[in-house]
Amino acid sequence: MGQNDNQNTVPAIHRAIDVIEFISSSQRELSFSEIMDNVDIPRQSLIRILNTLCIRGFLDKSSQRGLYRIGLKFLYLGHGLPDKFELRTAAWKSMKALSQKTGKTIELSSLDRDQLILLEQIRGSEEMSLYSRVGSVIPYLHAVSVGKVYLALMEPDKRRRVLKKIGLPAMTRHTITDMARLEQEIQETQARGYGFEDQELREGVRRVAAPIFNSNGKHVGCIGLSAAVFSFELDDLDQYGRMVREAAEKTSAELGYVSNS
Amino acid sequence: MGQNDNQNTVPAIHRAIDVIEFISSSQRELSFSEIMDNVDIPRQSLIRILNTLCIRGFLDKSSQRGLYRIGLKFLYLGHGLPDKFELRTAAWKSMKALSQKTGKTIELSSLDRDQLILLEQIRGSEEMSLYSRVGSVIPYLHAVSVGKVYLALMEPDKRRRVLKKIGLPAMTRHTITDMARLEQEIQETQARGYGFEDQELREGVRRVAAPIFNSNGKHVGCIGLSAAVFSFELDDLDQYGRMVREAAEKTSAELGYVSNS
DNA sequence: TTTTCAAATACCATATATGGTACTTAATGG
DNA sequence: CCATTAAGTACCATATATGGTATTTGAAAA
Repeated sequence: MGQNDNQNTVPAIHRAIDVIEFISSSQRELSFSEIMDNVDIPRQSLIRILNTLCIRGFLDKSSQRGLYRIGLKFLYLGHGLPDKFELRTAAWKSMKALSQKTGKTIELSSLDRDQLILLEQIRGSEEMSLYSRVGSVIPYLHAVSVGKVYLALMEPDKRRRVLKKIGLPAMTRHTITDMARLEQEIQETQARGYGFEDQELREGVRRVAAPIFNSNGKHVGCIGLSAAVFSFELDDLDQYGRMVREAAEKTSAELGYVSNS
Repeated sequence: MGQNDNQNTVPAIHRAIDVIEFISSSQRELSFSEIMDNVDIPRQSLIRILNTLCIRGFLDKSSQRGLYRIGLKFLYLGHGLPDKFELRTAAWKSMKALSQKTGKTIELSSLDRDQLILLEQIRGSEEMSLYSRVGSVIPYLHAVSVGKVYLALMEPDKRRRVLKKIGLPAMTRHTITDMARLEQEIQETQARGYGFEDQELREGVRRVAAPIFNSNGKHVGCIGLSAAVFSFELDDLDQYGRMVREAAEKTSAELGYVSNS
């Protein structure tokens, strides 16, 4: 909190965003003093900030003298994402088809600011708690099928930069934490044309993902399929891999991509 | 734009939100001067605001000297919605079941700041263009099944206030624009226990919706079903109405509601 | 009822963010 | 190539948002 480094910014906006992000991170409603204790803003100013954000719908207050929470405006504003939306439209048909064919959870993800972000999702039959939410982000490229695809298609120096920034932290006991092992995995991903993840992010979940390219040949996203281990045997890997690759290729075609291999 | 009425607010934040909302409303990427021409903010200050918002991920810039668009952060922040999320969790199973039984589009909506907001959606087989996006808001309570349910369960004076604010504008040639007719419709809704809308918001689309109550007996949302006219005949109305009512009742039970009728 | 505490308001001198002007950079087109 | 335009930077006097202190309100407990 507090990147007041740059001169060409507005302190008041930084503070407002600090407040928003703190409330969001807490995942529940917060009292005024809880917020006060966790952001470095004087009482009077904080009151003004909270007021402003409430008036504009960026925060909600449960009652007159109540608790603060993130406003529904954020759901609403989460739309005006023009180019990512194009991707969503293009991918929709293939995702739906894949969902009907497999009954599994199908996801559309993209890379933004070196993090994976979930853009769209068609849920399978797993229980609610297993799902990520649309819009959620994951910085651990090394632990996710989608991330491996991104790593596999990245410029080597960008790959090094990204991997250096987050390292290879273990999310489960299956996470790849050895760089040589990861290099090998990346090569396999390149060879197969799809990425695979075996309980490396979450215990009990397997995932495959394949890349989508736009008309300029740029890698703009991935279509992924995920399922619990008991409904996604290792024997199914090739089959599901082929399927997500097909779905992703169809989406690429939709975007005007022509393979030049 | 520009509710600088209240004293206890931060002007800089108001401006930042003006910028965000303008960019969002345009539904595409905007150049600096396009933004300049449409918000009442001096050049220098606007630059600072855009900078700050970009640094914090609330806006994205396509390149160094590029176009501005809404940042993906909004997708991400659209989650920290604690209590609405509880509703989503509670409704999930019933919605899924309803979706499988009918193949239609199932939606979870709520009322926020006198507008209907779409919280969750399980899509049917209609084409992409027909769908609303999660988070989208509709102020026209009189033209939507969900809105009619809300009107039917509202305190009469709140109902009057809300209806007075927006009036009864016609969205299609089927929209109810006569108050007496609407009163009657509201009574029917109360009697049936579900709301119905026949192409009143969008030509060619029919919808039904039933209310969800929480443990305090408060009306907190609706489960709705929508479909194109050719797959939702008027003869099906009773059947679908019963189905959404069942789904909504199950969800209410999930939330700890006990009917005291 | 009164007490207590959190939350919000009021006031105002001062620190500070603002927004003119002028300048630099980068991309476009002739 | 130079000319033109849009985007961004630098500077600094001044208007203005800020954040102390003191006060008021409201809700819940005693």
